[in-house]
Amino acid sequence: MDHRITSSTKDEALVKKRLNQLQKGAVQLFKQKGFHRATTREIAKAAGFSIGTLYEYIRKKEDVLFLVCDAVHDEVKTRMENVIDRNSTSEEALRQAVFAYFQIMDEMQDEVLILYQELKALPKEEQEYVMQKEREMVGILERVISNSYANVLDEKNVKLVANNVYVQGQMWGFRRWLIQKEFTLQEYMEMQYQLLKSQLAFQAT
Amino acid sequence: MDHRITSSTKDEALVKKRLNQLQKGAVQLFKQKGFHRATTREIAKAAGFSIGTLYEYIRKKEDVLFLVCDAVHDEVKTRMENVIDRNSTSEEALRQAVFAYFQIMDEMQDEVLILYQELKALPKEEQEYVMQKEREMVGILERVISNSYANVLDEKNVKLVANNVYVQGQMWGFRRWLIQKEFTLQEYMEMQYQLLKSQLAFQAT
Amino acid sequence: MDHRITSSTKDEALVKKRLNQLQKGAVQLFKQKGFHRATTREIAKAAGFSIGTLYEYIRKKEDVLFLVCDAVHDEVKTRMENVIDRNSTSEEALRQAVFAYFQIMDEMQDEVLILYQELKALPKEEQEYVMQKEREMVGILERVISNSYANVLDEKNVKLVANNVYVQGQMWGFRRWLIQKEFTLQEYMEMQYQLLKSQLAFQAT
Amino acid sequence: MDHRITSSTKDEALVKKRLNQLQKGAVQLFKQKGFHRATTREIAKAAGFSIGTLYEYIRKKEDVLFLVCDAVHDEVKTRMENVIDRNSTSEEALRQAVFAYFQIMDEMQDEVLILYQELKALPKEEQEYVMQKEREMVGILERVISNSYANVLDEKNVKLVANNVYVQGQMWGFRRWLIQKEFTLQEYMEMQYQLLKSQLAFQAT
DNA sequence: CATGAATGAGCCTTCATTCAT
DNA sequence: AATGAATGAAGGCTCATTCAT
Repeated sequence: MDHRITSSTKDEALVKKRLNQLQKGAVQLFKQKGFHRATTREIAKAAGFSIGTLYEYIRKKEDVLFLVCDAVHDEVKTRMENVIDRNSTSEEALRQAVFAYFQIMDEMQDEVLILYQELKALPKEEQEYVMQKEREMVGILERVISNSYANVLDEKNVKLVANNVYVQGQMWGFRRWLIQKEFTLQEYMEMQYQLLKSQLAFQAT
Repeated sequence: MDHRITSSTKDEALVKKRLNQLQKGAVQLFKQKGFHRATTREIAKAAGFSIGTLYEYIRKKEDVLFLVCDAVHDEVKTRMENVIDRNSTSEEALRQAVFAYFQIMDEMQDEVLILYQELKALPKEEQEYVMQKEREMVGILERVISNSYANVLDEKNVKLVANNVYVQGQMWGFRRWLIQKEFTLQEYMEMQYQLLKSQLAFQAT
Repeated sequence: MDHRITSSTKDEALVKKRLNQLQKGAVQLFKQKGFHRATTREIAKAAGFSIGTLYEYIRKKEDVLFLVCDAVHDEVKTRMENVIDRNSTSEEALRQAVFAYFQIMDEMQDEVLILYQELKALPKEEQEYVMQKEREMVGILERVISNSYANVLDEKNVKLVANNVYVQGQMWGFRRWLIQKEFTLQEYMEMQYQLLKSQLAFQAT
Repeated sequence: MDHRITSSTKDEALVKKRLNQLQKGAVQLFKQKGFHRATTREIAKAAGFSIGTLYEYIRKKEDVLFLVCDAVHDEVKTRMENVIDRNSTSEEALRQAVFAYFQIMDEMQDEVLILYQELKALPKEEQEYVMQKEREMVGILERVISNSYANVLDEKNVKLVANNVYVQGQMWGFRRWLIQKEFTLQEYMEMQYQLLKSQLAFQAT
């Protein structure tokens, strides 16, 4: 699943299976207690095997966090790519992408929360790696926006707007205690999209 | 400084002074290591006194975090209120407020980072308290926006826009590894403000 | 050994063995320093394992004390029951029981001392449990006395006499600094028994 | 109050007053929490002055315990001596003394409990001192018994009986959870006295 | 004399990690 | 490959004692 985690095991298929169990279990656990409060014993249990076995597949507790972060990003990215029509330049394509993104962020609230709050618990190098994944995600949004409004916005503005949208998606889950008390998901998506359009429309004038 | 932290000591002035030392030291420390990795002994040292003395002024390690969160909010709020002209309804007032806010967020990047990442380490009740402070902060922005564009935006849109601006301010520091590589603060402020205006302008049409 | 102490470990045999080591070591240690002055590290060492291992078998330091109290009572009780002839109603049976009891108290002086002095260090619930065991012990003596002199003493007197004997046995160890300087064990046993008999004899007249 | 506790203070009257406050407060406190669980701060507070002042009159926490033990013994002794008619040799005198002793033990249950349970917390030397006081107390009982039944019991028997009575008195409070559930004080006194008399009477035959 | 703020040694407990089976 | 018992470093917190005011 990732070269960064070296296990002594060789059987590729098994390793994959175990790491998958691990990541699945860990996400559930981290949702409840966060990374710091979860013990390695609990992680092993959540994954369905023993401490001893856990350490056959990871070297440090942090590796589990990395695994989770990585998996979350991968899932978000995969889902986004399935939805986006790269060739379309229509406004409708933008709408679709943005709504899809918000939808995904809604469904993966807890996972995103983990990612946000525990990132700094990773070693520098792995933080870099995760950040890179974030950049890619923003990049996807940039492309969509740019495809739809290429002639309206300069590159820098696209970057900023994409970043704003990206953050707005995350905040839906991250600041749920505030936002989700004021808006339904439908409202939030719709209104943010209208604001987005108004930005683009205005610049076009 | 806050009634939640009961110290056994009585001398109000001294308590204030010590809690201030503590908060100042803790912010510096948490910037480097985060709350979890910082030991109580390190916190005490950073504050300039011994463990024993530390526990004369707090009851649990978490109290230090709370102290920091509280102080950060207070400072942001105070600064904002000094800058905002509550009576003015001009567009210029909005610009001033937004720029001031971004400026403050820039100066207090590290503090805000701590606040964001460690909030969930607080006990539920104190999380509530901190969230309430966030709501107040957003409320300030709401008022400014609403004052300037009362007739343009409905209440709900004001809420959303205010929240967006608030988050954008925090993200300047929180996602610095991305944003600050693409924009200078001036650019960021200016561009975000232009986007904001375009939203408002468009709605007005 | 006791359901009250839940260890995370599963292997029953090992748990039994470890708890036994623990109890044995703890008694030796508590004899020297008492419960309060003994550190958990010292307890672990005395038991022959590390701190970490200690806490695989107990949850709180108090648990060790409880373990010891429980074991002491169990041993005293078992020994007594092995000696007592439940069917005999002869005076000889009483003599045998009383002497056996004093003998046991002599051999287990230190353990009894611990039990006496540290009982109140236990949480209320466990104090209750230990007290119940004491009641049972006194109950055994009651039965022996009552068997031998049923027609002589009313129930209440039996209770009182049994309690007196019980306490006299404990005091042999507990007040050794006084009693053992004045009497040999043989003397003490013999004389106390004579006094006991005289009480019973007199009531019978 | 006692030469063992050296205070830097000179004013004899004040010292006496302070030590008295201290002892009075400490007894109340120890009754509730025991010696170990009581902090020096709490002791100072209970005595009505500050920590700093506390340490003007004692050198170690243990000194407070010693003070208390000493005071308890003194009070018991004084009370006993007020009651006992040293010259009387009648049986009535014995009855009076024993009843008085039980009565005192009833009234001073908590104090005696402290004394019993915390003795071993004292340094060896002071333990000795307290034990000496116990010996004196037993001595008083010996004398009373011996006065009444001099010609009946040999010296050793008197010692034993006196010790038994002494212990029975303490146990009224110490094992209250058992004894006081079965007997009223009146019953206990009366019955123990009857048993005592039966011992003496029997020996006399 | 009295005060109480400051100190830091030391305690209990947790938990990531290892390793023999 | 899997297990889980064992380990001990490290952390949070308490509290007896001191000392400057």
